[in-house]
Amino acid sequence: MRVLCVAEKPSISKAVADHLSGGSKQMFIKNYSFDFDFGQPWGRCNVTMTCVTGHLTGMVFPSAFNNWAYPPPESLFNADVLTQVDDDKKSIAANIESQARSCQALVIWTDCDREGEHIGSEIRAAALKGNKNIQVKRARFSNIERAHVLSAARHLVMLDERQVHAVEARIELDLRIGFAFTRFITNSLRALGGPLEDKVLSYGACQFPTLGFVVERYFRVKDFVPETFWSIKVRYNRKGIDVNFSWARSRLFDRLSVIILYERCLRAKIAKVTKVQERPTKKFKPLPLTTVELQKAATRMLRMTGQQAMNIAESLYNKGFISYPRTETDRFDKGMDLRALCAKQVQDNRWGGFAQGLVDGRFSQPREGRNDDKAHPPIHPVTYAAPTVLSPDEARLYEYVVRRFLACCSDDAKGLATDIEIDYGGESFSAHGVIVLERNYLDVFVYEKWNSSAELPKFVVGEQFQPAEALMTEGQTSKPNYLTEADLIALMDANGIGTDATMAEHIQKIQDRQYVDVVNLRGSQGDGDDGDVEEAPATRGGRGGRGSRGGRGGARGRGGGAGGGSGGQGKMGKYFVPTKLGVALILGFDRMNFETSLGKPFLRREMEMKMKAICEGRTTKAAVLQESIGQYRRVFIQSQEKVNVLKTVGTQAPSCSVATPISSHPILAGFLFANLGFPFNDLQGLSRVCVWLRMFSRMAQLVIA
DNA sequence: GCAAGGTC
Repeated sequence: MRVLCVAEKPSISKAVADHLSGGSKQMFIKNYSFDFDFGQPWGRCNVTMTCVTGHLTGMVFPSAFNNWAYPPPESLFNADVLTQVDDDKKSIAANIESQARSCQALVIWTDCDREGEHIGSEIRAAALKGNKNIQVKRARFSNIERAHVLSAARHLVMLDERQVHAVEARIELDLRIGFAFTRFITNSLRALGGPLEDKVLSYGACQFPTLGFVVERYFRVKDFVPETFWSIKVRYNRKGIDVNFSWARSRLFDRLSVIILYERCLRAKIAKVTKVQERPTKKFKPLPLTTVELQKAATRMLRMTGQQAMNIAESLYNKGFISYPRTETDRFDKGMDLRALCAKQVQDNRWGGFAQGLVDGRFSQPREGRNDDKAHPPIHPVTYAAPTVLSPDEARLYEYVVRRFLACCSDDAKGLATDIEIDYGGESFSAHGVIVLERNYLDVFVYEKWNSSAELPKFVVGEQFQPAEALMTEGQTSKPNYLTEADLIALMDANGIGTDATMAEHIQKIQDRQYVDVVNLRGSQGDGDDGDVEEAPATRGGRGGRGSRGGRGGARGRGGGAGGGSGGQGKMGKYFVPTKLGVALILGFDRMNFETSLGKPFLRREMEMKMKAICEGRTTKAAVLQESIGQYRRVFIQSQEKVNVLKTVGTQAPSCSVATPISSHPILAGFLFANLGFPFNDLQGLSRVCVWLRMFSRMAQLVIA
């Protein structure tokens, strides 16, 4: 019997062939050939192992729909669609087709995720073209350890049609919606004339929500109103050591209340120690590295963009230095020999000594995160790369991957935390101190800091003392920062916008389209810690509630420096700021569609839910397509009607009320012409501006205000 | 000239 095996990418094809063939394979251009015993019922077979490179096919509209104006864009919602092999994949499909002719069975070895299942169906279609009687099976595997691969080969399963259907639905919806709205907004803009005439304004289910995040933050910064708050600080000096106690209430936004409480403290004169506690504390080592975390780290510590980081990681992967860089998995498979991977790093003169320590017995099993994409392990170094064989950027990224990996295989950092609480005039104050006892992973993971705070003098519960001073301080909440790329990636990740492989592309896209600019600014606060869970954060001690980060989900904007609150000492960095065009697009769509807001991440989540429902058999592809296409078509028609009505008004009455309000608002007119570049003194142009003006009326309000 | 998803 002859069997054809097809993997999703060359690396998997090679790895599986390595294991199944026991090392004695003959290699052709892309097809490995060997014998393997699959067990019942096939027994020993002659195997050809090959691969595709991702999806084989793409979905397109018939060429009759190539014109952007006719048939009109809305016809794309129910136009025929064709699935065809991409031009650059023709030879790969032909290879599978011809191999299938001489095989009785096909085994699909694509990644075990939804897209992988769909790629499997594409492979099946190609094979059936060559041999319509070929048996089709799928190998279920989640890593390429030898035993696991052998077991997968002997326990073949069927393709999961539901997952295939779910992806087919996604592809079709993305195509119809993306093309229809892109043509619609581009055509509408073109009708206005002006310098944006030859530009494409694209709509995509991922790029728009990404833009939406940037715009939303922009308004949070812009609309921010600082609030004044007051706090109380207590200082005491014992044996030459200054101890600063911070208020348990942190701060209040009512001055009179604080004055009253402050006066009570002053009247009390004497403070009493209510609690003295020393306890062990830890700073947790990092989780195994995912793509999202790699990109966040690269943008934060290595001054790269997510896109650059991915390109560099791709190149390190192709040279065999690191594992597959597109993964959502943050837990290592139990069977992996991680010690052996540590041993490969011993020869380095920067972290070799640390690696040696791990090999010699300090190795500790990595923490396990909650994510497993069932397709790839966390990103880790697979072999040693001397700096001389890498470009400078490759070397920096490789160093991060290695240090992160060694940190994962090390022990948590350990310390001793001291908490002292006092009662002063009925108010509670506390001082915290940390002494780092064992640095462990921190010795190799130079990207994180954990330092001992100033040592606290000894206190005893019940003792009383008179504070050196008690101060009432005043401060102001400070603006949130604009989004950094790391923030944006985190938001996309949390909202399911894009995938590990595509997030950086969407971010690039909204820059290419000139929806956003990346500008160098000084943030109002420094970057926060790595955002990991940790007991007794070291950053708490003694700094009197300096600024909470404006970032994480739904941020309060409650940052700000207590006492003084200059807020100008954040570090320089790149921030995402929407262009006028980007703001106009998001506000325009928000205003036009009451039922469904295209700029919000909600729609993408909904699509994700629907795909899940298809996978679980709760609904079907046909039902999802019908429902979603209908929903988007309604939004489309609504938007179009609005634009059309306004257009008509504009052209029928070019010289009356339409133009006057604009010229009576010189600031507004100047703004529009300067920023969107509409012809200034052309009445016809002005009336056309009105179309957009009304559409983006909220933007107008902002300008007038 | 348009999307998002694989991967090179």
